[in-house]
Amino acid sequence: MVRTIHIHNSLTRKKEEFKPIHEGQVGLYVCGPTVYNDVHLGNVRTFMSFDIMYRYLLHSGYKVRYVRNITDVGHLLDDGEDRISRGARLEQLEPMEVVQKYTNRFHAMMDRFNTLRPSIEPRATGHILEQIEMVQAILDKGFAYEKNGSVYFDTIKFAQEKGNYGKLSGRVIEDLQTATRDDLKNQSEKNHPSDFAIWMKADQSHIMKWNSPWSEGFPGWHLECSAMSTKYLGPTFDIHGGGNDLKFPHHENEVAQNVAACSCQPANYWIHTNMLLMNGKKMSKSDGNTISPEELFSGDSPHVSKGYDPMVVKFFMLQTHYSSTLDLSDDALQAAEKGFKKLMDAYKHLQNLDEATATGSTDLDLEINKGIQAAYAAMDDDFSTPKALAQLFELTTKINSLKDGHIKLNELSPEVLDNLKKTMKVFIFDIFGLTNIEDTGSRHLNGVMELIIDLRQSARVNKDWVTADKIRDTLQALNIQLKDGAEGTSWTIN
RNA sequence: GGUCGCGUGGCCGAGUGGUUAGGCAGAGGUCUGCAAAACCUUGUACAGCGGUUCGAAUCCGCUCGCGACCUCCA
Repeated sequence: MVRTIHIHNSLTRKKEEFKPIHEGQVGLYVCGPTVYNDVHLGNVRTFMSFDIMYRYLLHSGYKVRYVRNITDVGHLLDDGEDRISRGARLEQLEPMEVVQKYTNRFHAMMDRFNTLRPSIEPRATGHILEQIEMVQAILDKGFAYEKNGSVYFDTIKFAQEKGNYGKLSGRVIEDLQTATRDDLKNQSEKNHPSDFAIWMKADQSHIMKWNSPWSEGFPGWHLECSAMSTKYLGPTFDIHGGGNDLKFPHHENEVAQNVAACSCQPANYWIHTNMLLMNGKKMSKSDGNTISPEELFSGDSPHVSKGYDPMVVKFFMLQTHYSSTLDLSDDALQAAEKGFKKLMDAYKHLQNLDEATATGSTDLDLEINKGIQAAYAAMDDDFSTPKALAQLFELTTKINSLKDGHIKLNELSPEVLDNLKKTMKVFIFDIFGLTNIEDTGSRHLNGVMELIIDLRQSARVNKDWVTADKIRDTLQALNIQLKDGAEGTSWTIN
C-alpha cells in the first residue's frame, strides 16, 4: 500500500501532493555534513527530520534511494582556507584522516539517535571526475567562463537565458549586486558579484588539489551535490532536502548548475528544515552558540540542569514540526523527558493487555481506530510529527484506562486491540525510531527487581508498612520508582 | 537596507475562518495503608490597532517585537 503524502515544496512554497517520478519509488537527496569537526545539535535535528521522512516513506510502501553526501573538499572558510585542510593543519593529520575521523564520529552520533544510514553516502573527493565533467558541460553550454585557471558560473547569462536564477531562494540578481560583501576570495576575477566558482585554482600551500583541464585545483562547494545527485538519482529526481540555511547560495547554485549542464531541474520537491535555536538565536557551529550532543547527554553545560538521553532529545525534537524553529531550553527538555516516559510506559502496559472480548464495533473500537487513522493522516500531511504524537497521546490515555480497569477490556474487540498494538509499535519504533531507555537494565536487574517487588508485596500483605516503605523509599533514592497498579507493581528508572 | 518567516494560556508547541490539539507544570476529584503512578474534571490563550465577514487566533492593512537568509553554517 502506497499512501498519498503531501509535502510543502520550497520551490513553489505550496503544499503539494507528492507524486514520484517512478511509481512506488522515491529518489531522496539530502545535503550531508562537512566533516571537519563534530556535528552539533542543529545538524542532528536536520538529519533526524529527514530520517523520519525516509522511514515514513519506507513504511508507506515506497522503495526509497536515500543519498546523503559527505562533504570533504571545496567547502571554504571566510579566509579561503578549505575546512578540511584547516582541520588537518590544526590536528596534524592527513586531510583524509580528518575526513575519516569525523565521518566515523558523525555515524556514531547519528547511531545514538537511532537514525538509519542512507542508501548511498558519496564523498565529494570520490567524485572529482564527475565534477570536472560537469564543469566542462557547463562551459560547453556557455554558462561559465575561465579566469586564471578558475572557472566561474555566469549568473547573468544564466538568468538571461534561463530566467530563473533565484527562484528557490526568492533572490533577485540585482539585489545580489548591491548586497555582496567585498571581502570574498578572488572577487575581482568574477565578471559579476553574484557569479560563483565551480572550479578553483589551488595556490601553492593548498594540500587538496587535483588535475583538471583548467588548473591544478579543486571543485566549488556547490558542485558536488549537483554531480553526485545526478550520478546516483538521475538528472531529475524526487526530493532534495537540507537545512534552510543552505537554500542560498548552496541550493540555488546547485539548481543553476544542473539546469545549465543539462537543462533539467534537479528535484521536483525541495524540503527545507528550520533551524535549532538556543536562547532565541540560531545554534551555529561558527559563532559558538552551541551545545554539543555529548554535553547534552552528560549535562555538562551551563545551558542544562542535567543530562538527557538521546531518545529524550529526539522526542523533544519530534514535538515540533521540521519547518518551525525550535528553541532548546532546559524546561522544555524536562517536559519532554516526562512525556517520553509516559508514552513508553503506556507502550509497555499495552503489551500486557490481552483478552479483548467485544464483538462487533464498539464505541471504543471506533474511537481508537479513529485515533490511529488520525496519526497516519498527520504524517501524510507534510510529516507532521507533532500532530501524530498528539494522537499517540490520546491513545496513551486509552491504554492507561484499560490498564487500570477504568475502561473494561470487554468493550474492546480483539482486532482493534491488535491494531492498536501494531500501530503503537510502528509509530514509536519504526517511524519515529525511538528506543527504550530503561532497557539499559539487564536481565539481572529485572530479576532482582522482581524479587524485591515480591518481597515488598509480602510485607504489604502482612501490613508491615515499615518494610514496604523502606524498600520503596530506598529505591526512590536510587531513582528507581515503583508504581503500584491494579495488576501489581511495575518500576521505572527515572 | 533587501528578501522571507514568526509572535498562541505559567513553559514548550499544533492549528482548517464557526467545533477539545498534545506534552509539562498548576487546581479539584477517584483509586491507594500512605505516597507515587494512573484515570476523570478544570484553565477559556491567541503581540497591539484597524479592516473584510453573520462570524477570525486563522484573511487584509498598519504598528511593535523577534528570528533566518543576503555567497561560512543543517
